[in-house]
Order: sequence, then C-alpha cells, then structure tokens
Amino acid sequence: MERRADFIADQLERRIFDGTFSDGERLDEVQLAAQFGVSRTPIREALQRLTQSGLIELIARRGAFVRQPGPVDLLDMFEVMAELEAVCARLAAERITDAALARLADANARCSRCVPKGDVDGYYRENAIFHAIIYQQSGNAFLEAECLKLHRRLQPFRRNQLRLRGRLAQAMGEHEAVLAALREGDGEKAAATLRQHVAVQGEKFRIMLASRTAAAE
Amino acid sequence: MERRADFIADQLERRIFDGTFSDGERLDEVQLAAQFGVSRTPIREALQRLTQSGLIELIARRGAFVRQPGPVDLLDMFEVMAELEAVCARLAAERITDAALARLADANARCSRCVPKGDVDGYYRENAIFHAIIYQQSGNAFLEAECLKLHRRLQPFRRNQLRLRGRLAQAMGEHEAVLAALREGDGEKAAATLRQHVAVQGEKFRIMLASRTAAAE
DNA sequence: AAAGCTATTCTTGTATACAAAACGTTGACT
DNA sequence: AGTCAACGTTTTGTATACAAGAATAGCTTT
Repeated sequence: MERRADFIADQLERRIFDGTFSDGERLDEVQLAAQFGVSRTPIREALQRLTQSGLIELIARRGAFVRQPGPVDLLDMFEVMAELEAVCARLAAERITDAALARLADANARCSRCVPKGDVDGYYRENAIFHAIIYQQSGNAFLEAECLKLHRRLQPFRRNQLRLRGRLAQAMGEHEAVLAALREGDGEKAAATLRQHVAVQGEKFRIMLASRTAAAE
Repeated sequence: MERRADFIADQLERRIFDGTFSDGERLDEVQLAAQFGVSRTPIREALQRLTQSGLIELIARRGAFVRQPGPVDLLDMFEVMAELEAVCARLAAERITDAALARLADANARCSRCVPKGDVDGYYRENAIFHAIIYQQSGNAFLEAECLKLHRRLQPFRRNQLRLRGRLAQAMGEHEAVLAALREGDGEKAAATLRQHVAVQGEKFRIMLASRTAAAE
C-alpha cells in the first residue's frame, strides 16, 4: 500500500524469518520508529500488515508480539500445504494445457541441472516455479493465491530440509512422477504423488516434536 | 486489536456484505471518519484489516476500493471450501473422538428439528456448528482456522442457497451420510460425501456464470 | 475548437501531539 | 513481613497538523 510501510513490513518480515526477532518478543513501536528513522504511523501500519501473514500477533493495548511457529504449527501447515497441492494436481490433471506441460518439463530440466552442481539456491528457485505452474494450472485463481501465500510462508523452513543428503535427487524423481501423471491426465496419481512429495518436508518437524515430547517425559 | 477500529471494521464489513457499498466503489476516508464520528486514523486501520479478508483492495495513493467477489471468484472459493472440508473429513475419520461424534449427532438432531418448521436461521446456526466440529476434529489447528475463515467469508452467499426448495432436507441427508462415514472410520467416503455437500452450494454461481456468458455471445 | 500543459485542489501518506489504559513501583495497612 | 492499593511511568490508541502525490479544471496554444 504505502511506500515506507511496505518497505518496513518487508524488512520486519525478513528479520522474523532469519531469527533476529525471537518467538514471543515484543516489538516496541518507538524503538522501531527510531531504528527506521520514521514516525510510529508507518510502523503501526507495517505491524498490521504482518498480522495478516500470521507472523505477528497484535494484542489490544499490549503491543505486537512475534509469533514464530513451533513444530506443531509447522507440522499442521505442511499437512495443509500437502493437501492443497494435491488438490491443485488433481484439478490440473484435467485442465492443464500442453504449453504448461512444456514449461513444467523445462523447470524440471533446469532443476535437475542444479543437482550435480549442488546448487541449492538454483534448485530452490526452479522448484518454486515448478510448483507455481501447478497452482496456476489448477484453473482456480483463489486456490492458486492461497497456495502461493502458504508456500511463501513455509519457504524458510523448507530450505533447511533441502540440504539433507540425497533429498535433492529424491525430490527430482518425485517431480518427474508428478509430471508423468499430469501428462497421462491421471489426477488421483498426480495428487497422491505431490501430496507425498510435500508431506515429506514436514517429517523433519514431526521428528523434532517426537524427540521433544520424549524428553519431557 | 483496537476498540474503535475493530468496531468500524465490523460495521464496514457488514455494509459490504449487505450491498450498501457496491463493487468497485471508492471509500473516502474523511467521509467515513465524519460518519463514524472519529478521526481518519481508526478508519485507516479498519480498512487495512479489511484488505486482510479480501473485502477491500488498497491501492497506493489512490484509496480503498470495495472488492465484491464475482461469480467466478465465488465458484473458485466454494471449490476450495469443498476440498478443504473434504480434507477435514478424511483426517477426522481417523482422529475423531466418541464425544465429538456425539456432539455431531446432537447438532444434526437440532438441525433436523428446524427443517419442518422452516426455521432457516436456526438451521444455519446448527449447520455451522456441525461443520465447525469436523474442522476441529481434523486435529489440525491451522486447517481448522483456515476453514473457519473461508466459511465465514462465504456465509452471506450460502444463506441464499439454503432457501431453495427441498435443499434443507437434502442437506440433512448428506449430513447423516457424513456422520455415518465418520462413525465407520471411512475417511474417503466421508471426504467424498462432504466435498459433494459443499460443492453443491457453488452450483448456483456456476449457473449464474453460464447464463451470463451465454447472454454475452 | 481541440489538445496539451500547468496550476489548483483534493486525497492519501506521514509526523506529532494528546488521551487513556496497562505495568511497575512504592508506600501504607493488616 | 506480606499483601493490597494508589500513584507515576511507560506504551498503546486516537486526533490533528503537515507533506506529497494524483486528479481535475482552466488556460494557452496550435
């Protein structure tokens, strides 16, 4: 919306993602205002924008508190992401165009070229394109928007997952399987494959949760 | 968040829903401020809150514009609602408690008592509870929250649908089928039944869209 | 007379000043 | 000494004042 509030919201979002702000921390308006060299007004607008993404919780007359998702939250979010992508795949299987299939194959090819180089950043970029094409080809603009929103929100937590040994190659195989199912127009197969592909990324947090609850006993 | 901004956001939301503000209309800040007897500040905060629900589009240095969803948008949203509820049902089939099954049966019983009386409001209230229990029993708090958000957003468009002849009785039957599937722990059956139950509500807008495109040719 | 440019005005974006509520601290009372 | 209450401080919520960009209208020019 506004120039400065927009910029500030982006900056704050980045700092929440990279852990500069820890969970539960209260963000002081005047302090942030001084830090950005602006008044409290654009700070407050930025904070409101961030509640929208769920990164911040705004409690009346108490202030803005950083809301870092815990393992349980992340597990839930990955589960929903997996289901939403599965829906996209199922719908796309019937609605996808030949041109889009070609673009999917392209993104996949560029993806696989990154694997031997160990180019995680490059892989991640092309991977995002691959998924975005499937969202779009669902033919449902609302679904597409929701998927992009959640994908973006989970981004920082998914990157770590990609660095695990052998995960890149495995993911490539899953991409190929999804593409093949879409080519065949087999919606259920595409959905199941993509659901599993995404659900795997949540496993890390399931393990983290399991070890934590075990330690608490 | 804030007392007045919160109230104002609710009021504006109501006016958008009931059609007081038409699609594309620009909302003047000073005019609204005068109308509510407050300054521009809480008005601006309320408007920001409404962008979050997608009811308003905020364009930089141009103002706030009402975004009434068209038939295409509604069709997409109902499709996503159907899929999300299907996911809830599938997950709930494995995770639901006996107590929750009893509450579902209760809500259903209260629902069916409203049908012969033609009590649409009562039906709608109990119907919302029925669906909310299924969201909750998915065991996924994030999914539950997303479902509640979308359900709430679609509320004004669903009510009209309920007034169609025979729809209430038909919907009751679908509720019973979902409950039965959940009792059996048959996730796929519960998902398919609930998906269809919700998808029917989007049909009205598909017809509206079809007649509109036909008229344009 | 029409088109383009400029100036004025209207509206949004930001800063500051003020009000009210919540928190912490200190003091009095039991 | 402990607890509760009142006061002061800090911080959020709201109002108003100011700045900057966008729309519009009027003027000039061709």
